[in-house]
Amino acid sequence: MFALVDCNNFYVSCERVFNPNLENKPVVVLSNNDGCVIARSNEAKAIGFKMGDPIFQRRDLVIKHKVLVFSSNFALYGDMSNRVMALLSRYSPDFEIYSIDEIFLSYDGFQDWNLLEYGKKIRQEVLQAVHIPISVGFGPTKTLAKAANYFAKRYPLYGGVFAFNAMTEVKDKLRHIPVENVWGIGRKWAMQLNQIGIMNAYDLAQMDATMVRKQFNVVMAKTVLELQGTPCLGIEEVEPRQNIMVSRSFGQKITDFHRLREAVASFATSASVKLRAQQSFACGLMVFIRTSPFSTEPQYSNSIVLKFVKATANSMVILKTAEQGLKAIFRTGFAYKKAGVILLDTLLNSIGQSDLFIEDTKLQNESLMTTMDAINEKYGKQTVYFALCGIQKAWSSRQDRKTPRYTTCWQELLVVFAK
DNA sequence: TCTGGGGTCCTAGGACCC
DNA sequence: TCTGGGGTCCTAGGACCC
Repeated sequence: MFALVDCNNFYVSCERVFNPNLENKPVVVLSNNDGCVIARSNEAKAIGFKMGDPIFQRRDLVIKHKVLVFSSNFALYGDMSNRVMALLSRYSPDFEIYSIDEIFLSYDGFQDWNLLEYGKKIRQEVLQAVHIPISVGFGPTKTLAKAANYFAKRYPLYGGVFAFNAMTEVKDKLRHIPVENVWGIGRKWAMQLNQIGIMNAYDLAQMDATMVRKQFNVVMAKTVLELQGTPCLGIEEVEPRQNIMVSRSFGQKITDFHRLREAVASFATSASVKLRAQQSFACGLMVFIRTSPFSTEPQYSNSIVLKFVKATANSMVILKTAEQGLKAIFRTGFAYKKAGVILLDTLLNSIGQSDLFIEDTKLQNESLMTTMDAINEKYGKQTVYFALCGIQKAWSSRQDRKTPRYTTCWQELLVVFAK
């Protein structure tokens, strides 16, 4: 058996932990640059807010229903996620943290347990310790655990926990899950499936996996088998990232090369910090820049891939290479809205192969990098940085409605006044 | 005026080998 | 008029996830 535990409306729930006034009210959290809706309370869902709605298009709804709108506060959400995961991972030796708000737990041989009681206990403990509401779904495969969670989350009568104990119970229930809500079936596949009469999870489960393999692909074939109760996916180890991307939309458009360079340098620096945090080296990087695709102004978008002479985790090499890439693709006369840096093909530092004829730069500046990382870790992200990153940050994203970093910053602790 | 930021995997097709 | 059969590796693009 697998359990899928997932946090309800996670970002909204995090905001509610520190501001109980938000309970029972419509609340939404926005993407970076205060652009789109990326989390909604149940009340906001009921009013009609959709995932990914540009908020400026829903201003009428916001005013009419007094919706509470927040910028995203990833320092807070990340820390709250760590707390939830630390608790949940104690419930099984075999777990997989699948996303910021989801974890799979494996329960070999637990079919005969009273899973509902067990799930409720998990729920109660997380609620009490971290104040985050969760939903728990049990099933004999990961895909069915996901499907069980679909019911746990949507129907209050289940009390946040739903279990597929035996395959006999599964069939009937699957009819109630539209095929596009099956884990692994997105919009494009759903449209194609609908056209051949496959409307819900039950229909999909009736298909022949070999046929699906031929007609679609191996991923969907696995989904079909999993819905039929044959496990194809197991608990997976968390691997280091193969690619590390840092990109942002800008608060205002940038036309000036030097400002764009500051943005790209900042992204390259952040990516380097992440790279070292997972103890890897990158073989190359990609830089991209683009104007706003929604603008009527002249459009331009371009990217370039550059390989390092030798795999590196040295910020200075990465910064210089990113700058070189930017110079190659930058064109004057455009109003840039977004840029990004992707570190490519990372290797664990134990692996990288030496080159007889090239000086080993892999560890060059290692102590400088380690020291910078340590200072920024201890005193805050921008305590020391490269001058190339600039000090004005003309490119900064908009974040007009951000709550304090309650749990990760001493200056932003919640203050409680006693009467 | 204002439209996110991260990731992964699979497949088809081209270049190349003998 | 007629032009093989078998492989590998790499990359871009498209699908998916949160």
